[in-house]
Amino acid sequence: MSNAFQTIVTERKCWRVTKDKNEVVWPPRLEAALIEGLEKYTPAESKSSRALSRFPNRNKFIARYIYETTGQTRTPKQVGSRIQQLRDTNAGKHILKSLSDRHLEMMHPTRGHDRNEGSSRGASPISVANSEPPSTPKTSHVYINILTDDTVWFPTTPHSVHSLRPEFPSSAAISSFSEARPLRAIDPTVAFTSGSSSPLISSFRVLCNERVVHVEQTHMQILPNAAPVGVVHYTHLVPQFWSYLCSCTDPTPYTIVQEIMCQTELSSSRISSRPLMVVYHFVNASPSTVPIASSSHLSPDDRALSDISADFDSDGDDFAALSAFAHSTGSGSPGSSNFSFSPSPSAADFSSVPPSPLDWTEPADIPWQYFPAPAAPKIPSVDTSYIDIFTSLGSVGTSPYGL
DNA sequence: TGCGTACATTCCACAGTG
DNA sequence: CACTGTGGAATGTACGCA
Repeated sequence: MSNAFQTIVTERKCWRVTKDKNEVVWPPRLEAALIEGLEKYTPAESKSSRALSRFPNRNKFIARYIYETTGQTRTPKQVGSRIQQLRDTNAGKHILKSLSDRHLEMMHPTRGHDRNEGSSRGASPISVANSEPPSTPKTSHVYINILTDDTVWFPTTPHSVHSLRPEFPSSAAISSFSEARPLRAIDPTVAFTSGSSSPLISSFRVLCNERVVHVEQTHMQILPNAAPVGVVHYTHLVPQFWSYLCSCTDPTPYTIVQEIMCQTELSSSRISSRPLMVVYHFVNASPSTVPIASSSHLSPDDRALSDISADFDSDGDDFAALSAFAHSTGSGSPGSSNFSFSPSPSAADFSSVPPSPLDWTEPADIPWQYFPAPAAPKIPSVDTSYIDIFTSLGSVGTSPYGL
């Protein structure tokens, strides 16, 4: 999903609920379906010049699309009303402008754009709306080993379960590993270093079986006095959703997608740099699924992963490349002493009143337990029982952590 | 009580059709 | 040309908050 969608959702100040059913009218899931519908909608050809500014049957199409993808019924009139609201936001304007441009393109296919109509999300009008040329995020994958059965985990265990994932394509930059532990015992703080102190925005999507179930955005904080490692930007992984993940008996179907970009670009709605994308996967490393005999015992120095590159040019700033590694803070990592979890104050900026619709719309088969972001950690012990995943955004080959 | 926000409803202009 | 269906702008309403 696009940054525009995330912006739309995170900028919402409240969530209305229907009177009869007491459910949120436009939860992120439906919002996502609406925007997807907008993406997929292709206007019928028309000879009318007026039709260039109108989208025949669009709302109807979207209403049907929402029903087909979510099972929820929204009338075309509701869709139109919601789109009217979206037009009042910058992100919504970009979405609708891109749709309008595409419409124009169809009627006058002389502009020479190379459109891959309907081929993939990456080619969607949304993803190219703010970027010229389209900036495909460089994607890194981080695999987090977790134990789904608490009883087999002891906080003091020195063992690491090393599960490199060789199967994914080399272009998708990273494998990762961590000591396996219950999710609740993991500090979800992620940190990145760069040579610039430009404010960064971190946009999160949580996917479950390829469906977006949660989105949120955080302002990345800067760790003071981080020299000589550069400027350390850090944030909490999905602060509004982490507690829920921790309460899941099996979080492995969930994937967290983090996109990082400069705040200045986001606010100007013009993305000139290549955003950085990190995908966090949860891997069940319970003894039943990963034999303990296959575990590796690694020294901290062994844990550096191969570099991955992700251009992050920002007006000449020295965001250049990304290298990443994961480490156990019990092993004397560079940031461990300063990096015990401290909830990002920005999380509160995005809490909605009434609370997030995710409170309301979780599938009934998953017991939803919502905790406000600052109350998230249920970390038994800081020194040995959590993982920090440091990802360096430093210059190429100059990672402060010696990668 | 006034204001801001999200959402619903109303009204109007237009395209398509018979 | 009347009718119908539609999108979109304008307006109304409910709600929370200061």
